[in-house]
Amino acid sequence: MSNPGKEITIYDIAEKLGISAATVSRGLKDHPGINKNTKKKILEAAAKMGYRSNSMASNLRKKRSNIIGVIVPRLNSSFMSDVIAGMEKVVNDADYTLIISQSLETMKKEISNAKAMYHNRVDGLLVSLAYDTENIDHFEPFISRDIPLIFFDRVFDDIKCPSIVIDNFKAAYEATSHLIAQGCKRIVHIGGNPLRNVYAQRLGGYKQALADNAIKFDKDLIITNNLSAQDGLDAANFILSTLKGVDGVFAANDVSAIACMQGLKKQGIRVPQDVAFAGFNNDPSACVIEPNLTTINYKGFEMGEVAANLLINHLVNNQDLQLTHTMVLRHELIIRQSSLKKTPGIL
Amino acid sequence: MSNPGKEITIYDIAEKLGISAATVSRGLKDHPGINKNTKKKILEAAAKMGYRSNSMASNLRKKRSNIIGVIVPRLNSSFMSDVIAGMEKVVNDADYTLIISQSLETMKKEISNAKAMYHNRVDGLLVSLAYDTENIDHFEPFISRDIPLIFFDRVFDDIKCPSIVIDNFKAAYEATSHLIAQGCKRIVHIGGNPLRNVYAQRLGGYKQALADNAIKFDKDLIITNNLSAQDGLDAANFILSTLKGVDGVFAANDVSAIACMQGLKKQGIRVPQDVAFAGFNNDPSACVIEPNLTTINYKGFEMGEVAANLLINHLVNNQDLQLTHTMVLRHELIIRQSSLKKTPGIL
DNA sequence: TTTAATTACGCAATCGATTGCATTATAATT
DNA sequence: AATTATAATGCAATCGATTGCGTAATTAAA
Repeated sequence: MSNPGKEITIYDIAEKLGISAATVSRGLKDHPGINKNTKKKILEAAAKMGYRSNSMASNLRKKRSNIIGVIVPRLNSSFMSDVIAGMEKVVNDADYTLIISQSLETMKKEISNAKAMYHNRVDGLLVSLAYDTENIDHFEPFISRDIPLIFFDRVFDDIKCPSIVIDNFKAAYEATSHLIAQGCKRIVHIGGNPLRNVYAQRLGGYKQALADNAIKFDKDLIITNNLSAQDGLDAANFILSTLKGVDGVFAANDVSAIACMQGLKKQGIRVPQDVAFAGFNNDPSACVIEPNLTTINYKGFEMGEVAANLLINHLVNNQDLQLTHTMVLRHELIIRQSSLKKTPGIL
Repeated sequence: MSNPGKEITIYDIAEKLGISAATVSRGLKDHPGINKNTKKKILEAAAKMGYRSNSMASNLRKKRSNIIGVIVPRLNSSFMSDVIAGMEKVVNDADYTLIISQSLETMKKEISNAKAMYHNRVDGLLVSLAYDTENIDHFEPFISRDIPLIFFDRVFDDIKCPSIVIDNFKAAYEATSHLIAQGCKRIVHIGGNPLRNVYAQRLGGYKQALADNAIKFDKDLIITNNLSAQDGLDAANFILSTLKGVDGVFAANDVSAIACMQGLKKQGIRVPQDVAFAGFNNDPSACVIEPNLTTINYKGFEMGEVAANLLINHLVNNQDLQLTHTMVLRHELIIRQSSLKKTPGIL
């Protein structure tokens, strides 16, 4: 703390203590072969002199960056924010650093993000794919160099890369079954790009629920788009203008579900009496829209923790990644007013 | 691309080309004193051999990390996501890297984040303060070492640290004036911790609007809390049980405004006829609640860009930071149904 | 007391890029 | 042709921490 201009190094500490820099280095990291007293002296001197280790020097020598990269489509959801918080916790505890970037849902930016991560020499990468990412060639440099790459939520099926997901199929199955149990017979599904596992599987769960309830699948009831608010509104107009007898909507996210619901309501459709709704994600808005939206909830913090833990364990304890190919986390169907045709509920 | 295990260094390139590493280093960064042909050869060889520069070695030598730290309360808003996107753009273009962490609204975590940033040797820091941060002692190491520190949105007034903000006073003044113009005479203000500039100024703008319209300030109408959904609901109950004649609510964020509105509506209060509402932030939910919420909108992307640009210019062009103490960005009042007592609107 | 084992520490090379200064090659000038 | 600029490149130290190997000092075993 004395001279503000000068950075303290292990050599300064060594000199002050009359020992070698090697001993200081070892003492600082609690090396077993260093005397306890010496260690204490080193730690004290370091603290008093305001020493901070130089990670660049250390990383250069160790040939590791101690940095973990994260690429996500967007940060602007409580889900993603929770994911990041979960990752931060694990990563910080292991003395790693997180660098985060957003692909803003485009493959192009995802590619440039990946390139930046590569040149920043991240020790590992945690990725949730953009909406329109068609292949993972841009991650090839990581794979070929054995830089661990783990996908979460929006995953890509690759032998070398573990995935952390929820059971989207089952969740969609549950949501759809719930709508059916409420009496829906013609259920529209608003889905996203089937390139993304999450949307393909949600569509799959929807289909299976229909099949298990002897409802014939009608491909005209499948609306595929970008799941934006505008898309939800368009879906509402499409339902009104073109489709007949629709009595339920299961959307692959809440944003589109809510916009669609708003669109229908504006045209005098009653929810849930005329059309019941279920969404996906449990956005804050799900509790704002009237009636409140039935949706699928899943824990981002946990997903972030699990993904980061898997990576850290591999990096620190050299744990094999190939053993775990897919980890499936819990989800829950939250039933709210938007789907309750039969039981009005007490709220 | 040949030997996947071996990293290519400038020495490898130098050897292959029969020149010195110094020349390669200079050629790679377009040093003026290197022959064009040599440069081209170096660039080609680098590309062919799959060279990537080692930032740790470079940074060690240059005594800079090329990393910029960002500490925000939370990432889970479209505002913050935009801010980050704006920062990313500027920072990436300048070949810097962003490391982001969330304080989760607590000073405790903010302190530990700051410590981590300090030990990661960030070249500069962009900070939006946590809800309960009482002082900025934890940033003292940065200030005393002349590591540039810039606050945005939730700022702290310090001589050494520039701030990027919006005119919260004026925005609140506009929102409140609008409510008054709509006929409100007893307007509740739901505000946040006055420690934070944003909340103190929003309260100030509210007061000024009252004063300018000859409405006596009534401190009983000020509800101060954490602006959470629960707080909004509590505020609704407080308004119903304790206050009399309330005909308007101006909340310092949308979350509390929406929750409060929901609480009142559930008790049969009509919005905006009985009580008009205005919020702050323009959350997505503002367009979901019925009636849609009048609120203040401001551009996060721009704020991120401005903050990052200020920092980068200081770092790269050695531009003086002390010259700019505060930069004020634009905001806008978005008028929606929740406040329109007089003009029902066409929507 | 001598030898072997154990403990504590230092030496010096290494990681890869950068850069002040020196040197050589080439071009321009007288 | 000799001299002086100018351009292009190389030398070698440096940034700060790490670590394999060697050495000295202390303790235990023989």
